[in-house]
Amino acid sequence: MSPNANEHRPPVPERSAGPSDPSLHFRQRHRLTHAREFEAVYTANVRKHRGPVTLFSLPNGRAWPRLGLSIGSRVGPAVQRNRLKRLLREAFRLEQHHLPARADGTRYDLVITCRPHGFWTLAAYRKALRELADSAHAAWERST
RNA sequence: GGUGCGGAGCGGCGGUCGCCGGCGGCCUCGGCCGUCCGGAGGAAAGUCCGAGCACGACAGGACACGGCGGUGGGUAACACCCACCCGCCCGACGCCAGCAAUGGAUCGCGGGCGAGGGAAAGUGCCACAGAGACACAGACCGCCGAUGGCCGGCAACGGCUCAGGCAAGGGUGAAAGGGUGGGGUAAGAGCCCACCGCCCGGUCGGUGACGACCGGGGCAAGGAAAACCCCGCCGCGUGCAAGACCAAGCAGUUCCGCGUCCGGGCUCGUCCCGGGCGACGGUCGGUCCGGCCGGAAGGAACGGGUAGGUUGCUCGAGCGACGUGGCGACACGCCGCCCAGAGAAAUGACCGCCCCUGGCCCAAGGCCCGUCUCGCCCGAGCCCCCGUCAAGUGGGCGAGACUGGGAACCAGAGCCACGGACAGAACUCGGCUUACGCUCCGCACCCGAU
RNA sequence: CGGGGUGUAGCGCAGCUUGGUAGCGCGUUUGACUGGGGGUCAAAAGGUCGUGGGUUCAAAUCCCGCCACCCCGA
Repeated sequence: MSPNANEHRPPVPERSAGPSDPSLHFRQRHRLTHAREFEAVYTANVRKHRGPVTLFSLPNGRAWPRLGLSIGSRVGPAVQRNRLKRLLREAFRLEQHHLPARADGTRYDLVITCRPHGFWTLAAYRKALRELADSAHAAWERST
C-alpha cells in the first residue's frame, strides 16, 4: 500500500512452506480470547517496538505460541483494520514454528498493537514479528 | 452515436497454504479428518425516520410534551413511494417583432423545484430609510384652490394661497393598500364604465384537492406560523449488553441444631471457662455394643448482582420466474428455491495466465493547421472606389483538392508498470441520506447512414 | 448500541434565546515616550461565522442534510 514499503523489505528468502513442515493451522487455541489473558500479557510489561508495530510478550506454559491483536479505530476504517489484522495473522501463521521457545519447550503469548501507518507487505510483517519475538525472548532469558 | 429512466454484475480460471459455520466419520472426549455443502453490500456506512421482537408499566379520559400537515391511493408502518391538484422557475416546439443574427411576451407543450392546513381566534415582530409600516394609514416634493375669504376691477374676470381639497405623479423602502384603458373633475379618487385580478353566493364536473361557468360586491382582508400559537391526526418507557435458561461458588435471609449436675471467674447475666452424666449429630462398622470427634462450629431451604456457558440467532412484511388486476406505487394467484450467523470477532495470503485501465513508442490512417477552388449566410466597422447600385477586404458555415505541414488528440501490432471504485454483516426488516469506478442489458426520445 | 455538546480573527471566548451593527481579552503591525530593551500610551490590520441547501425583504442567529472533534451511559 505504501510506496516506501520496500525500505522494510530487503528481499527475504521465503522459508519453504511445503508439506515437509509441521502444520500451519491457525485455530482457536492459537488465539487469546479473553480480556484477562490480554491483561496478563500487558501487566508483564515486556514490550518491543519497530516503527508503528508494538509487541507484548509473556511465557504461556504451552507447547504452542498464541497471538492477540489489538487494532484501535485510530488505525483506519473497518476495511483497513481488517486487512491489517489479516496480514498480521498470516504472518503469525507462517512464522509460528520459527518463533522462540524456552528451554522446557514452552512458548509465549504475544499481543500486537499498531499505530496508523501505510501498510507493509506480508514479508515485512513476518520479518518484524520474528525479530520482535526474538528480542522479547532475549529479555525474558536475562530476567530469569 | 447521444441523452434520460430502470435493472444486473463486480475481475475470471488454475495451483499451494489457511479461516468461520453446517453435515458426516474416527478416536485417547477433546481434538483430528473430508477431491462434502454454504460463507459480505448496494450502500453492510451515517444512525436520520418507520416497524417487528423482548422486558417493564398500563381501566378510561383529559392536560402537558414531541412529531407530522395540499388531495387520493400504496404499505405492517412511515418524515417513504405512486398518481393528481396548486404555486414558482427554466426551455423555446407552436406565438409576436425584425432583412437577419436575435429579441420579447404569455398561455398550450416539455423539464425541474416545493416541510404546500390556518394570518377576517389571539399575542408579538417587520431594522435602516421614509411624511407615513398595518391604522377605515400617510401631505416630504408636488397638484388644485371649483366653493368660502381677502385684494384689484363697473363687469366679465384676474391675483393671493388664508380656510381648505387631492393618494394621479416623484421620492424612500423588501413591502406604500387592486392593474390597464376610458369617462369624469378645480385637481383628483372604483367616483363611474369595460376587461383582467380579488372576495361572496350558486350551478355543473370530479371520490377529493380543485376546475369551469353564472350572478352579485367597488375592493374591505399586507408579509411571516422553518416566531409563539390555533385546528386536525399520530405517539407509553427502555432497548438484543432487551430478555430467557444452566451448573458452580459467594454475600444475605429463614429454619434446625444442649439438657442437667459440680467447680471457678467477674462487668452478677439464667454470661464466660473447665469437668462429669445423658441425649443428639458425624465417623470407624454389614448391624448392635463400644471407641473417637463435635458444641455457635455446622446442617438444610431460599437465593441475588457481576463474570462464565447455552439460548435469543436467522424461514423472513424472504428471494426468483410466470400469469392476472391497476396509469402507477403495488396487490393477488401459482410454481420453484433456502441464501453468512461470528462472539478478541470468519470470507484471506502467495504464484501463474487472461481481462480492464494507465504510461512508453510509433508505419500508414483518422484528426488538426495551412493554401487554393466552389457554394451559402451576415452587413457597412476598416481599406479602396463611388453620384448611386454593384463588386472587393472582413466575419461565419459547409464541401472538395494538395507527392504542403504537424504530431498535441483518436486508434493501434509491441513493451513496461503499478493500478482494479466506495467500502466489511454484529437482533431483523422497510425507507431516507451520504460515498462510489467500470462493464453489460432493457425501454423511451433525438441525430446520422443504409 | 444509545444519548448529549462544540465548531466565530493566530489563540481563548462572547454574540444565537427575541433574525437587521460581527465584538472582548491576549497576540501581530505601525508610531510616540527611552541611549536600547521591557513597560505604558495612541492608532491600525486581521473573520468564506465548519460545510451544502431551504424559509425570509434580510440568516452567525430559524429549519434540514453532511463533515470534523469532544463527552456521557450500558
